[in-house]
Amino acid sequence: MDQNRTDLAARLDDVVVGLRQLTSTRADLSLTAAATLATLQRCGPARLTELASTEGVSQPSMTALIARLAGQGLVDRAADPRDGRAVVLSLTDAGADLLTRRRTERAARLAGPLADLDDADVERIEAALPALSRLAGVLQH
Amino acid sequence: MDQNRTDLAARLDDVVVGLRQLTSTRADLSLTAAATLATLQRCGPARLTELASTEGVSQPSMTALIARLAGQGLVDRAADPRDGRAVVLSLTDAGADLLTRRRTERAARLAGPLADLDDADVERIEAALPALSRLAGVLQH
DNA sequence: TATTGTTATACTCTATAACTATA
DNA sequence: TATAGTTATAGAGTATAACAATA
Repeated sequence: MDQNRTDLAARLDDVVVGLRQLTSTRADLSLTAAATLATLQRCGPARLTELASTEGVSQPSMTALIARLAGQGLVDRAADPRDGRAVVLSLTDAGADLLTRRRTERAARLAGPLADLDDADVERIEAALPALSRLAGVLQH
Repeated sequence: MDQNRTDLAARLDDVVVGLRQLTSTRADLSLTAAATLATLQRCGPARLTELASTEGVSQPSMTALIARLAGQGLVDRAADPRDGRAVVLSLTDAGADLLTRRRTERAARLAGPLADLDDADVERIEAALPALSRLAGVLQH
């Protein structure tokens, strides 16, 4: 059983790499930039240090990234009224729009190949999706 | 039905992004470097221009990448006996070893969360894996 | 003193343009 | 001429170290 799950993990990883490549954008926003916007949307306004830690980049890198994103009007910087050292970052409407557009584009890139599968395959994927979500969600916390 | 599949594509993309992050390495090799080694392993020896096109980078970028990989002993450069302009790149044993090690590490990172799922979830993922492989494979050709 | 964030500097990876060598 | 690859140069994105301001 353990052996089974190790093998399953390897095969699943292959599939994930393949699917990720299928939808990869390679333009627009960097991977970290997109992830940061998504985090701001999912979790609401956050501090710079908090974001840097969540995305796994250094504080100076996040400073630079936020400067770029703010320059593009995708995030908003505000002083924290209760802590003069801190800044609070939040997603702007333009940032949310961009995320929506990206998600639509990525889904569209999956939709073509998905249409080529037969109904049984689609049903199996659909049935596994909640389990895969739980698997992916483990790290979110 | 079409609407269903569009929705399925969006949810699947979310899961793929999450799982990709779960296994991401952020060290070792760049994304393109790993993909290039994997391509050499999957498809055998190839020319530089061919690799650049497959990985979606410019020819000069691939020149630089191959120089780095060759410097690390991960790929081998050889002159093409039938075309004096061309070079033929191939994966070395060390390159293959590195790929194996990376796959093991990535699978290990999935194995933990996978162990937290109940058996029914694991079975559903297992049942969907061939379908997901077919989905991911569509672009490979 | 510790924490939040910025600035200075350097390294990696990428791109476009201009070049060399072979077909 | 066209094609395979390299070199020159510049820009994005990242890191570590040193700094300023506030708690």
